[in-house]
Amino acid sequence: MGRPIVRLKDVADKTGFSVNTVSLALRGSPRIPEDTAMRIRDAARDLNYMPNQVAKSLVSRETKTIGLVLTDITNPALTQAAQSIELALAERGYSTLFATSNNDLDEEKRVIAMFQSRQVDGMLIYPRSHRELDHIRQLRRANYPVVLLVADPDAGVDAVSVDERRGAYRAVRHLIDIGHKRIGIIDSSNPMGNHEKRDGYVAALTEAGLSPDPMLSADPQGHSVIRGYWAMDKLMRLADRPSAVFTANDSLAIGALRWTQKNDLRVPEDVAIVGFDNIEFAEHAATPLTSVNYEIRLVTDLAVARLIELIGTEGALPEPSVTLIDPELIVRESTHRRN
Amino acid sequence: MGRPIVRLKDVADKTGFSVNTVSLALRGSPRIPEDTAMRIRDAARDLNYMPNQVAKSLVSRETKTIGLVLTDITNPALTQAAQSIELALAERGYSTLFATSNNDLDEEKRVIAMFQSRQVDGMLIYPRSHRELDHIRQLRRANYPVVLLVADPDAGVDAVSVDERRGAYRAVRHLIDIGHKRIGIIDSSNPMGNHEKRDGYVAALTEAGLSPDPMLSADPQGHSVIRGYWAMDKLMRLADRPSAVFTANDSLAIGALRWTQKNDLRVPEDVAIVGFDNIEFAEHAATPLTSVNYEIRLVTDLAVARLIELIGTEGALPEPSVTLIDPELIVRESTHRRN
DNA sequence: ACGCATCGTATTAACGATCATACAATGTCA
DNA sequence: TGACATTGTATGATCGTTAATACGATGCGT
Repeated sequence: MGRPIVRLKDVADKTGFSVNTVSLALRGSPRIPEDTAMRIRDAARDLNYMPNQVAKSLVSRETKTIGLVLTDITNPALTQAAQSIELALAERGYSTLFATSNNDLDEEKRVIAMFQSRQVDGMLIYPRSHRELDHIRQLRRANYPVVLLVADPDAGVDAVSVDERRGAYRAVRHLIDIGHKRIGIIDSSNPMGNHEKRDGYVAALTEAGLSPDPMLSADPQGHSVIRGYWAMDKLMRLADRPSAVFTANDSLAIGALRWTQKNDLRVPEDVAIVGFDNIEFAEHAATPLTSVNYEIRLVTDLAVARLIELIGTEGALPEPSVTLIDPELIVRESTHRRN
Repeated sequence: MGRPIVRLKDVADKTGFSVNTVSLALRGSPRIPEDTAMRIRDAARDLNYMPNQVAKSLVSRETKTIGLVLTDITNPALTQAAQSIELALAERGYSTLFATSNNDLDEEKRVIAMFQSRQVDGMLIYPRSHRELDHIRQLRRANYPVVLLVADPDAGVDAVSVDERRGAYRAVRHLIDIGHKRIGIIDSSNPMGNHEKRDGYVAALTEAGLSPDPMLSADPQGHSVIRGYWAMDKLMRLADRPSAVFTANDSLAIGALRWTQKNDLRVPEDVAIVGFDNIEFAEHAATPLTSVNYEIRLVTDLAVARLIELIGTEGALPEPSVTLIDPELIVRESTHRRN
């Protein structure tokens, strides 16, 4: 609240030079002779001068800040992403403003507008929904650099993402390959939302001539361990219960695993479990979890690189490009061959 | 990069009023009659006008932005903190700039300077070291609002923190109470650093007439599961190994637990384990973990409240206040009474 | 019908920096 | 010695907004 600030003017007054000379000197202009520059630098250091980025941004019309919109940072996969995004941006001289949408579309819109108002040079967004992207497409149409971190190949917006559909396909295909026929899925089933994983699940089943059973689908309504526990409970109480379960992320899988422990079922003998994201806890779970793995650094580095590229383009933005990273399946003890 | 922006001037040109009238109208000044205001608002909406916060900040001398400095956001306890801090700040109209120091002091200094340069209204900091705080004290002396999130009671800077010393004391005291005498500790032993937990451990042992054995101390050099695993390995390979282990956080504890599984030891029969922070995975670990629990929301809410208070004070800042939140121990299966 | 509020809007000067340009004081060359 | 560069520094405009002040046009009371 209006704390005193050392400005160029103060350095100018102290040295007797003009504001402009001081500015040039501190930025190392060759037009300023070395001894003048030195006197100015000394004075600046004495006064503890720090350039005011706000003023700088006003004239340069760039803030060297990007906005990161997350749905929920406590999701371990997003935490990792946030960490490596911040790092990649910092390396390139950008700061990160972050905000969470809490999976609420209006909140997401509010946050985006707020970032615009703050003149961020670009945004990285985990949208709540992979489908309702009008507000983001509109941004892009206004020539605003945006890169999504979950992709719909024809979103009409730049995106870099792990190929969730393919990851889910690989996971379920693996379960089929080792002999499972009744395979459950724990994934949120937001109809407006994000059905890549579900699509991959259905594709693998269909390809194998199995038909997806709606009873084998549980919506955890969240991504935490406890949600996974209760979703597993729902599936396993069925008369004709699944012999394997695919979960949309590792926290859910750990919840499912926990359910088997409490109910004295063996994994993978009684039920196999596959997770997604391969977080550290997956490898070190009570039964090490088979999980869909991908290099999150790769995703974020590509996304940041693309964003910086967009920020650097003069005039109209190039056609949006969507990059999908192909994940791999890490097979651990929580699944293995049957019969 | 210099993308076209709608300014007050554009709205002014479109409506025929002056920039100032438009500014007043959009801010709902009573000096502007309703129908003028309406025409201006309509034009602003048509043009999709958004106030430029950068320009606003320059004149108001506040950015409504705070800087959050974390050591490492992948530490689950810090992730939670980041989430609830962002929320609390957003509720009060502040945005969050975040950066990680990666546990490097120079990096921490750089980040703080950068935030100052960006004119953040205040900072919330998890310092790398609870002792080397000169650069932060200096900030405060310059009347800059800062609140630390780990506390040394006489840090000379405002702070709100869980009482780590007391938490560790409670944990170790519990182990002693249930009959343990050889109690190991897995905690980083940075001599310049943060020995609150170690102090609590030593205090509990000493109080019980036990003397801390340096051999029973392992430095995990990090906070991840795998670090806990190897630290546990070191402790358990001792001829005279511990019957219980206190770990500085739950990830380490889960790593330790994992070690016992791989080596066919039972928890708590062969070795008891206590964690810290009570993250969700602790409750749902292979053996549910006893852990030191505290309301992270309480810590962050108090810290944010204090920071806002400091930002709001005119003139010199009040005396620094340090608030320690008293944690509780949640006892689960990973520890129980011996003999 | 005059003086004086009141009302609605405009003008000007900040905020702290950068950029383009101006302008002295030198130095260089024919 | 006069014309012309070169060098070092200063001046003024600008970025988009707000705040303080100015000012013309009404309305009102007497």
